[in-house]
Amino acid sequence: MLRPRSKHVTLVDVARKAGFSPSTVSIVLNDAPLARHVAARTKQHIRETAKALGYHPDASARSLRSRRSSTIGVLIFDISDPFCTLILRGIERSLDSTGYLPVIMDAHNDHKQLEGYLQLLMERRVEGLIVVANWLFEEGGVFFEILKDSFPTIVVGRDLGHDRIRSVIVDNDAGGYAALEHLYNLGHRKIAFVLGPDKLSDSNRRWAGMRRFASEHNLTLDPRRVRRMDAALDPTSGFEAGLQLTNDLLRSRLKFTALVAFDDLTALGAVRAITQAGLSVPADCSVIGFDDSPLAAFCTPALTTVRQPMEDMGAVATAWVLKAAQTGPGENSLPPSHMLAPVVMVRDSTRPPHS
Amino acid sequence: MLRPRSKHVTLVDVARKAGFSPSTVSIVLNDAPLARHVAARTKQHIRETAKALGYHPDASARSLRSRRSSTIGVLIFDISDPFCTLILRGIERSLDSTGYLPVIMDAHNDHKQLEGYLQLLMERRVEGLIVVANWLFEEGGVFFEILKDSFPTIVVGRDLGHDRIRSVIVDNDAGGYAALEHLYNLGHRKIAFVLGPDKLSDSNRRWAGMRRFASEHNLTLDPRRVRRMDAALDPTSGFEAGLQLTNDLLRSRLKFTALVAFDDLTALGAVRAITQAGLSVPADCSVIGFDDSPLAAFCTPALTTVRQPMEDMGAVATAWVLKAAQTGPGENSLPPSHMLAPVVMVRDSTRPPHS
DNA sequence: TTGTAAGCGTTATCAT
DNA sequence: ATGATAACGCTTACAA
Repeated sequence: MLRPRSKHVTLVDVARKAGFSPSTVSIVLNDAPLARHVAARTKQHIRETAKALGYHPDASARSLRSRRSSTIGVLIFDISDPFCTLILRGIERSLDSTGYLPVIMDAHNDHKQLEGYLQLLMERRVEGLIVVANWLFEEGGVFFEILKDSFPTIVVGRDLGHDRIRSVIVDNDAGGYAALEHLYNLGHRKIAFVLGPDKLSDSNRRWAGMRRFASEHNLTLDPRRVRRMDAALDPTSGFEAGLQLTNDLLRSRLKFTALVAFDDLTALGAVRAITQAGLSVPADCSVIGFDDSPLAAFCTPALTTVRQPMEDMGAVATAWVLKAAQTGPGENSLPPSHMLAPVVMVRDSTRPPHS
Repeated sequence: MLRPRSKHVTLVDVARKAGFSPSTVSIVLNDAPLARHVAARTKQHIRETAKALGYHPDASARSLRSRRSSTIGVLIFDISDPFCTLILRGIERSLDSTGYLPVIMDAHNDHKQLEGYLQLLMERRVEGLIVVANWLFEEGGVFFEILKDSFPTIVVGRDLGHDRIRSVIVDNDAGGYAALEHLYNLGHRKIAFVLGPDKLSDSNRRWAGMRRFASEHNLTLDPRRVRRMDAALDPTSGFEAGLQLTNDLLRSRLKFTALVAFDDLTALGAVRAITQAGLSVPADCSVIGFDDSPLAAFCTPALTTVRQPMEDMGAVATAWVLKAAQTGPGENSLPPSHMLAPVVMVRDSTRPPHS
């Protein structure tokens, strides 16, 4: 019943076997500053016996005594969402060489349990917090509690439109601009839009970027060709919405030669609708998505999309948190959101309209 | 520089404030057996002051003293692989109510660093280990070391074809059988195959299942319509392989009305090849995949595929590890692999051949 | 019904 | 160049 930790070799065991004191062993095994004054032979010997005995330091004990957990909490909103997952990979990669370990907590898109997860992270004494949010994440008040302790926290992936929370996001405005520019340059003029939910600032910024492009190029964006999806809590609702709203657009009998979707899943819904209507992508209608999720490259036709540099976003967030964790709480000078540039990935779902 | 843990409220703080001893506080806050003999008022009072002070127990200290980390190590081979990710979700869900926390370690498809990650997990004193392997995972010798300590370990996702390692997998043979059966029942007789790498026992078992079906139904499997992909280390190589090998098949001018792919990514490669050849799926050629990865449902045409119950697999693995962790090391009676039944998800990429 | 004290495996501050 | 010793925050016999 009692699964004794005593199965494990401890530092004291090593010390006894090697014939030195625990302190010396600790110092040697950690390459602590004081290790410079330890005889080379001793070091050698200690290292060998440690390995021979199969010694592995106990993380809890170490963390307890040293008052540093060497961990960064990562609160992720849906581990089965490739968007979150790619950011996560960026985080892991940047953490890899630092000696810090990510402690990953998956909220399963459940906003209610948020506080609970946050608590678990705090109990683990993580030294910083990265929140990886997808578009389903609605802002909660919980983070303010943390912020008031000036705990190093950063949100990555979602534009919360909140100036007290540091975040790393893609430049949504530029992305919207670029998407429309791509279609415009191909020669499209009658363009339909399936936008994200009303309150979603990501969606609004993208739309703003598109309107900016339009007004700069005297392109009229006919409101009758614009659809907006409802706020949703289901991860796959984007597909359904894309499908339905595109059907709606199609039924309206208003001609369009291209469609801009809120994101890739929405775009795939649109492709489905167009195809089911007996039309073809891109021959009859071009479609462009947003994100460059892994889906985009592998479907046929491969989806043209505006890429969010998710790994980079993860890396930037990590760099900031690490710095903040090491600098101390004083230094939290609340800079504005960090925005990374999107890139249009031109693939097979867009082409010039046939005359 | 020294980010003192002393920011945190400790149990002693609570005890002082409440006017009780640390032990009483501990007992109350943990609802330990002895708490039954503590005056209700006292409990109430202690709980309140704890909350008022914002007390959160230190996980390290607790784990150190109690000799139980209440964590299960999860070694995952590629966090950006939806296959791994869905299994992971199953694990998380089953762990959720148990008080155990998963400690997730991503190996990034890098077999060399495996040992290092394993060590980190051990240093954290995880009480059990779940290895989530995708098909890129090649068996290493490392696990035997762990096994000889009879540490509760289980592999989920990949059939390692090794009888000393417990594993939870889909019934690949049954899956292969079902895939072919589906096509056969639709009326297909000239069927092409893009199999997985030679050494991969997952692939071999599926193929065995297909041959079993064929021989039971007097269906000849023409070897000229069979292609086999090379072993690969790149996560997306399945797509490329599917694309190339299907092109090859197409060039051979041997007629086939349906194609069985090793997995979904391979299938999508096949769809791409067929489409690029000016043919259409499923009108000219049906395609069936394996896995039911998230891609399958959202591409157009939606992919018919043999579903692996990945969440269930995660759940089964978790249940076993938990039991083993609590039972103690004696009980590891090396049962055979646990196999879950696959399900054919019929969607739009398969239909009867046109006469 | 509650308090005392020991110790989990480390690291850090002194001594020597 | 190395060793004693005291914490870190918590749980748990055992005492009272």
